[in-house]
Amino acid sequence: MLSRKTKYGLKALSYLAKQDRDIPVQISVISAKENISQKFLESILLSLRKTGFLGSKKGKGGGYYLLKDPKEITIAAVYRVLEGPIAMVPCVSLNFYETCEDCEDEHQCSVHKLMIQVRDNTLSILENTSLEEFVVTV
Amino acid sequence: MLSRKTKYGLKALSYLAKQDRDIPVQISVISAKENISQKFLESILLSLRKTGFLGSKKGKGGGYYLLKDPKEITIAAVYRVLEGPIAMVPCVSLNFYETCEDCEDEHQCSVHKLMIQVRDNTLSILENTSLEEFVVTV
DNA sequence: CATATATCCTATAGACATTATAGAGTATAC
DNA sequence: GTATACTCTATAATGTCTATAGGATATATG
Repeated sequence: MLSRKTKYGLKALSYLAKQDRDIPVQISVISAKENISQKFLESILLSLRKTGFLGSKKGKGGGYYLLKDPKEITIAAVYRVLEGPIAMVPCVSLNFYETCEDCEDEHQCSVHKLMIQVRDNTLSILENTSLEEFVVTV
Repeated sequence: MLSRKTKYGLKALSYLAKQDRDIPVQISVISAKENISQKFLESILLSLRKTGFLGSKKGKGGGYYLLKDPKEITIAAVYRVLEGPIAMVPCVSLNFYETCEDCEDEHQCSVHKLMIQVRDNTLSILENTSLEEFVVTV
């Protein structure tokens, strides 16, 4: 399940991608347009800034703006920052790998094997969808 | 992320699929072989019994056994019982659908659209993998 | 310089789900 | 009738997610 944090983060990035990158957008505006608690969104945008997706400007006329071209931002990258591992089990994660306590040999594990398949499929979607493609509405 | 409950449940079913269906296997045996807390496994097997995957027998020589042919059991069905929705957002779930509070029109939502893709891909794996295929080790 | 604006940052409350255990009850084999 | 093994409900322990509070800091403007 996708956390609200990730969902809100994606929606905010999506909103920013539709705006002129030269004009900062205030948290309150995104919060109102996307129906997201302002304080919660504040912390989400902050972490997107710290991880290099967003720039910010303080004071009047301030706000947030995309640092990169939406073409250059993959949903996978955003997902990993806000949600964490894309894999469903840590023993199959590329970026957040951990061994399982219960498995003696993970290569003998059926769950492991299946979850590699799921990971690869999900990854192929998230890695190959840029923010630009993401924002295109039906 | 896959919960331990689901992971343990899949491993237990996998273990049972390798055994003779006529001979019940005790919780303690599966628990020991798969390194799972016995009491926790107890509750997992109980719910797999109540949902029609397993049969059980009490008393000496008792235990759990598969009710169906491993060919007839899909991982998707097990997943839905133990984990819940396969979809990453409720608004995209086939079996556990819920509307989002923050979306006015979910068909205009980028997250919705993307998560349908992810769901369909994951689904195609989980629906098309039977317990029989699942147990085959490398 | 003073003021309003808007982000920055840390801490924490509140709610909820997950994981695990306890312990008494029930059916069965021998 | 005794040991065995599942049944069932309750609950403890832990952790995570969501959200808010409140003061600090930087900037635009006149």
